[in-house]
Amino acid sequence: MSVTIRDVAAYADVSVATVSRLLNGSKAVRTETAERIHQAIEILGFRPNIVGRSLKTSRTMMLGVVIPSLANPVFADTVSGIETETRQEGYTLLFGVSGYDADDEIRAVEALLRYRVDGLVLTVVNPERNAALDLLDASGVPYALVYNQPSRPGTTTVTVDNETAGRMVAESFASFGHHRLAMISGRFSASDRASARRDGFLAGARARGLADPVVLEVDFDSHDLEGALASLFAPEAGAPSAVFCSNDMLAISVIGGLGRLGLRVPEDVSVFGFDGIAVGAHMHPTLATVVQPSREMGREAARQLVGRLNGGLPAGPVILPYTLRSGETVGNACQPSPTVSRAPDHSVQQGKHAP
Amino acid sequence: MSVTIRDVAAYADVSVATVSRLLNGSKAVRTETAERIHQAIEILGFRPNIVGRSLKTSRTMMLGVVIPSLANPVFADTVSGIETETRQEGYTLLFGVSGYDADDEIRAVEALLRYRVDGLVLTVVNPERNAALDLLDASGVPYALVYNQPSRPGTTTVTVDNETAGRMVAESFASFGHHRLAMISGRFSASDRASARRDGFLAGARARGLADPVVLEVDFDSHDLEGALASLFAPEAGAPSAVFCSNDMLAISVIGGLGRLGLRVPEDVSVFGFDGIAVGAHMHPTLATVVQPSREMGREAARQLVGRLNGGLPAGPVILPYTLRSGETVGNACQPSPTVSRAPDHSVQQGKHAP
DNA sequence: AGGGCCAGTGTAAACGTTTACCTTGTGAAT
DNA sequence: ATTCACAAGGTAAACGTTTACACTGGCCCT
Repeated sequence: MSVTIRDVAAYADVSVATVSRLLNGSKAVRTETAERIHQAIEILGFRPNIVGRSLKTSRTMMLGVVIPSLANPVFADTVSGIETETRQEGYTLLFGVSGYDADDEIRAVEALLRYRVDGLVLTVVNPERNAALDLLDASGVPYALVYNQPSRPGTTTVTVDNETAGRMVAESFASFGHHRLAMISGRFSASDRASARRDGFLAGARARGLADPVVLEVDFDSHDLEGALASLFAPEAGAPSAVFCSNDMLAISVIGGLGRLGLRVPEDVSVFGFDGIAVGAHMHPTLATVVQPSREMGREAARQLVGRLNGGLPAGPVILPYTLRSGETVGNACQPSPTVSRAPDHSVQQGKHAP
Repeated sequence: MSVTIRDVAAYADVSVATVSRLLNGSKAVRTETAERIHQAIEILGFRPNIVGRSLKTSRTMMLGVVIPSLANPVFADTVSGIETETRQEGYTLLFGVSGYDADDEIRAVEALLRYRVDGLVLTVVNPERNAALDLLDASGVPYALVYNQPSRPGTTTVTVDNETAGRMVAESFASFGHHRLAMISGRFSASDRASARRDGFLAGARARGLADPVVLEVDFDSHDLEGALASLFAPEAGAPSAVFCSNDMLAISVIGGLGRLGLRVPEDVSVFGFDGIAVGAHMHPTLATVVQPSREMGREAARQLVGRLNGGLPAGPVILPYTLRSGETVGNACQPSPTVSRAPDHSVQQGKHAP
């Protein structure tokens, strides 16, 4: 149907091998011949068929990407980072969405493997005891994880120290005088990192001698949280004054829900998010959050993966630094004065690097 | 290297044709034989190679997606819509990013064509006189546009009536008593829809007898707009009291910039956005905006494309309804009273359908 | 003069599928 | 008993590349 390398060869009066060699620069071609071939390509409008090439070379120059959702900008940023990093290496991204679901994860990975992607970068619900990753390990196709907790030996994982970050959030709340903490999180079964953040948060609260925070699990895509919030804030006596949300999108929903419940942020309730999505800094009140370098995490994961594809050895976990960004959603506890309390300077606090 | 259909055939003691036929259900296979083949597949861990299949069938079951950027949630939503719609048809998405740049657009499209995608859905800078689309037309690969203005005859385009929407924004500003309007937009050369919105906005202002709004172009990825804003709001006499931003991300940046300039929204300046991204409704003040059904637009474009791939004829433009969402960023003009002015009910106003 | 080397090119066999075309066996219809 | 139709399966030729191997001249060495 369309014009093939054979047509080009015939038109330029050379063999297909010569055309192929010119195209790939795999062997020298006389400049005069090259000229003729280039003309033929131009005139005939030849477009190399990567499918044919892939079949022969068993390299597709496609990289698989599997993320839980595009609705969360944090993943969009990551994909964007992966894209810019791999594009210049000549790769194109093939896309899978898992919807925070282990079965869909398997389905997506299996599909990408059938397409014979050269490698993939993904975020899974939980890397330990994960069927999709077992599939990948068995296939021998290299991959890199982003955001997940390092738990598989020999697996490249790019992430931040979620647990310590969670602890810092508790510290921050405590330093603002909060005693009754709570955490609202997406399902732990669907997010190992949320679990780690909770562990750190609880440990941090305990270290400060505070009562164990109430922990509330919600669905990742839930937008109306008023029911859950109402129950959490019902017992006026024991209602928390500070809430840690496992990610920024959730925090934004929570702030909205609190507003509809008549609770003001930060006067009545302080809120901390996680991720550092761009809009958090632009909303009012600005969102206090743990900033992950999402785009850079994507880039780094891509870099690691490409490194392995070029024969490099699998690196261990890569822990990138996070940052605490102070915001107007966190205020002092127990001071129902109408004046907005000014937060002590707490910005740009460096996270830990890998040990 | 990996196990092929030939291995399966040998193990099950049948010909490769039979295995292939079973896999594709293209012809009947005795149940007993099918059983044996399935066992062989299971035991050997056979995973069909889509590359081989594609080469033979000249269908890759991949769809190309080209968008300007992932940083804008509106495109992330659209991709998400495309994904859910096409996934169930058995397609997987191959990804290209153009960065609002015509040359990169060509590069992305050319790359996807080499991969022999079965079709593509894209948003281009401007569909008229667009080299990337010329490439596509010449290739004969079907495609659908999203967000772009319908301008190419015979090209499926899914969009909203941007011009009328722009007019409605002007109307809305006028009804709040604003006389001096302005528009801040991404480069018109990089967005035909921004141009359409401006045209409508100007026409609307004129229809209300207002002075022509000042129009300010900025880069799409610009985050610090203070310079531009400072100049726009410098002449205290002629400073606008209402600003229409060509998209929500820009509106959010503008609100932030205004704040740093000491201008309050909506007390000093009213702001209208465009797109209806989710966070707009969650921020404070809530963002007044024109809501496009982004996800649905992606789905619809995908639906149209799949329809054509199944032999359907190219449909004309599909104009989906938009909605005006009122928000706290719009207030009454010229009333520097400290009390927040309550907006008249202006919500959920239906846009026009296709003629 | 003979050999060796190298640049430049051609030939043809893969890569993993699908599918047009054949072959066989079986049962029903004549 | 012959024919016919049909279900089930096999054979082998594509699809568009890459690349191992072979070949030809020309040049440089001795």
